[in-house]
Amino acid sequence: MDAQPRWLDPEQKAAWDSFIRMQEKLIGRLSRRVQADSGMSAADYIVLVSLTERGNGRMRFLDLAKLVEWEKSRMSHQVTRMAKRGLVAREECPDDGRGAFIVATPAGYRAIEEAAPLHVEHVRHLFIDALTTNQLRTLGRISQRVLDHMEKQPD
Amino acid sequence: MDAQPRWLDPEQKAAWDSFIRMQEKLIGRLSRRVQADSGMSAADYIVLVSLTERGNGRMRFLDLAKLVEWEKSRMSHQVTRMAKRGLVAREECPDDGRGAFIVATPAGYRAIEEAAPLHVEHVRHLFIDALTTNQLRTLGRISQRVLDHMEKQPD
DNA sequence: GTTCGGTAGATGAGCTCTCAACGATTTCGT
DNA sequence: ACGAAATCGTTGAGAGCTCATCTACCGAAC
Repeated sequence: MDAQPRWLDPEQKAAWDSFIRMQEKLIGRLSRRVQADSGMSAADYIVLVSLTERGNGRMRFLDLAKLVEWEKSRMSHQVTRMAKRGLVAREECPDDGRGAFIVATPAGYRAIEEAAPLHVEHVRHLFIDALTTNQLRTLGRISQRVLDHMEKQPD
Repeated sequence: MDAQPRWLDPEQKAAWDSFIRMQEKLIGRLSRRVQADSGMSAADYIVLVSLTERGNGRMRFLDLAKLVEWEKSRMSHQVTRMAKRGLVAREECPDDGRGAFIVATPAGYRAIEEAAPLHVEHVRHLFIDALTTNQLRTLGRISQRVLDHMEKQPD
C-alpha cells in the first residue's frame, strides 16, 4: 500500500533546496569561467588534471573513466574530441589487444598548466572564501559521508 | 607578476574534491533514477515542480526561467520539448504581445504527481539518510552561505 | 507618430551526454 | 584446445545545452 509518501519536513526541504541551488549555481559559474579563460570545458579540465596528476600523463582508458566516474561511452567521446584538438592521444596497449592508453600531449600539459592557477582562483572566489576554515572542514566531512553512504548502495 | 598561484592547502583541496565528487555522484544518480522511474529528465521534473508549486500551474515564461535560474534559451528549448510531449502548453499573454504563459497540462500534473513521491524517496535514500539532523541543518546553512556569497558577485 | 533602445521569447548550429548495440580480444570452464 | 562469457573500448542516434542571432513588441523621447 504505502499510499502516503513521506514528504520532507520543512527544514529538510529547505536544506535540500539550498544545497541543490548552491551546487547548480556554483558548478555553472565555475565551468563558464574555466571555459571563458582557457577555452576548455570543465570536462576537458578534469580529464587533463586526472591524467597528469594521478597517472603521470598516461593512463588506461577505463582506469581514467573510473577515476572520474564517467561512463565509458562518455569518456570515449570526450577523448575523441580532445584528441581532435591535440590535447591527448590514444596509444595501443601491448599487454592487452583490446586496451588503449590515453596520453596527455605536450599541448595538453601546456593547457592544463595554464588553466590550473585560474581555476584555483575561481574556486577560491566562488567557494572557499565564502566559508570559514571550520565550515569548509565540516562541508568536506559531510560530503565524504554522503559519498560513503552512496558507495554502499548499488547503482 | 604574481607568478606563484596560491594553491589550496591539502585540507582545502580534500574538502573541495569531496564536495565535487559527492555532488556529481549524487546528481548523476538522482537524475538517472528519476528518468528511470518516470521517464522524465531532471529538467522536466524541476520545470513541472516549479510551475505547479509556485505558479499554480501557470507562469510567465521569463519568471519561470528566473525561478530555476536558467537562460531563456535553455528554457525555450525545454518548453518546446515538453510541449511536444504534452506536459506543458504555451499560451498567449493578453497584456503583453511579446509574452507567453507556460501552463502545466493535465498530463503534466499527472506526471509530476506520479513522480514526486518517488523523487522524495530517492532524495532520502541517497542524501538525507546519510546525515544526522544536525549535519543536514549545517549543510543547509553552509549552502545558503555560499549562495549568498555568490549573489554578491557579478556573473 | 516616428524613431530608438530595451525586453520577450524563438531559433539554428554546434557541441556534449546517454543509451543501446556492436566488434574485438581475453579468460575461464571443461 | 575449444566454445561461452566477460572485458575493453567504439559507434550512432537522439536528446539536451550554449551561444549568437533574430523577430516582434513595448515604452519613452522627440
